Amino acid sequence: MKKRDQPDEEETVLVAETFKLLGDPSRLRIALAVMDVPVAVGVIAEQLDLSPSLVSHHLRLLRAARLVRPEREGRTVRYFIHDHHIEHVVKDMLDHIREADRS
Amino acid sequence: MKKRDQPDEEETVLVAETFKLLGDPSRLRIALAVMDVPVAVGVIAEQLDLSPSLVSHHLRLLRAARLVRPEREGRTVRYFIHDHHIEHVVKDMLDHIREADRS
DNA sequence: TCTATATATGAATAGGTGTTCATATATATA
DNA sequence: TATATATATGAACACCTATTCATATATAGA
Repeated sequence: MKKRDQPDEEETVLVAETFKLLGDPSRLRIALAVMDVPVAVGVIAEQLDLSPSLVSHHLRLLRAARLVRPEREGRTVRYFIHDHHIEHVVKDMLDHIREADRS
Repeated sequence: MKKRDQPDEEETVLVAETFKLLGDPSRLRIALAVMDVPVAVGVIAEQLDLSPSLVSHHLRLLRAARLVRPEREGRTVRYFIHDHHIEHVVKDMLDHIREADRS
């Protein structure tokens, strides 16, 4: 990354905060769960074996960072990934950890 | 991200752990500082106004996750970014937080 | 060897955070 | 209205972690 592309102080803090959100296994699983298609809170909770309360807490943080978006239909609220940057971020990181040591 | 590309349990935890490393502002700054060119521990500490001890602690974690690599020359040890995946991860995340709300 | 410099490491701690539980809000149906 | 279901939220707490400080190790030069 060239110097001119480097984030300033404010951006650095923002980027770190967003990384931190994906740094929790439960939240990362939630983000992964809504990557293809909108999924209701309760369904996420069932799929990941987490309490709806916990899922809701995490979704609030993910939503605040614009990592996911809600769409309401009646009583159910479905969340889905906010944009493709997030998909790329996760995919790149997955590539990294999958890469064997070629030192 | 298609289902077949999704990480399994073990990979998910690994990915989360690596995100967590970049989720700390100090560590993210360190990673950014060594992105273009190898930089000595003491120089990183000066540039970022952190104690050499703290930088060393963080570098140990980053090194363990293969986010950075050391190269020793005499008494000084220079660290540089391990591979390009990390650059992409950071760049994608930067693109995300720079994106204005187009909801 | 002794000294100086660069980096690394272990312990201790203050502050942060994921989770649970209880409760509240929102929507739908009767 | 009253009841049921789906989410959301606030408080409390146990656990974790970034930082500091003291100390150790490694290399270079005298």
